[in-house]
Amino acid sequence: MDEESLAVLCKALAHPARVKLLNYLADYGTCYFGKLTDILPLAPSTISQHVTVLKEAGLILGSDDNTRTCYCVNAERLEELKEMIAAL
Amino acid sequence: MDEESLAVLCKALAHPARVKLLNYLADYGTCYFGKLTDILPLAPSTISQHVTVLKEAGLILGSDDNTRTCYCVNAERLEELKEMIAAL
DNA sequence: TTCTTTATTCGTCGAATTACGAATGACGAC
DNA sequence: GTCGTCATTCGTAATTCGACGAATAAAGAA
Repeated sequence: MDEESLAVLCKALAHPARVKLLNYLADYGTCYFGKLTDILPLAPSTISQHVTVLKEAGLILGSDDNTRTCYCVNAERLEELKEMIAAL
Repeated sequence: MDEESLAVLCKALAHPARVKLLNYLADYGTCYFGKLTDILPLAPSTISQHVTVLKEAGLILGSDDNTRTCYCVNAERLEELKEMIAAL
């Protein structure tokens, strides 16, 4: 068990806004950044920061679909988290 | 799904030292604070802080066994975490 | 009593987090 | 071309985190 990598993943989910973002993406599959700004009462720049945290942890993936950015859950990475937590 | 409570639990595990502490307690059942200071290269006061974070999140329980303090995992709370993560 | 051990709390410091608005860049619409 | 939209980055302020040593409290040993 690697404490460091579990800590990194947990840290990414250590804020309710990021839990909500991941949860939303898990439910709806994919969506544009603009949609994410609708589901949280935060400034776009703040949401962008939270999205970056999730991206850097590998929990979500972003693809530049022309002018808009399309985000989705990284299922494999999420599975890693689930397995590590289940193994506690 | 309550984003706030999952975020609180994840925040408690958002540091490798705390993951290690929880992991150790999960493996060994119970132990005194002094033993915890052996498994981490940190000052006792720092470890006490991390233990307090885990305690406040409800993930571990501490009972004052005479002069020494005995810690153990709060299995129900840990189960809550596992279920919330599995539901993502 | 005095000393030692055990665990915690306090004070402090630098680093990181979280929030925002402003500025920026990139693409379409007009 | 100019304007508006979309997403991000930058700069900044307030707060929190993480680490340590010092001080503290409580119990037992010398």
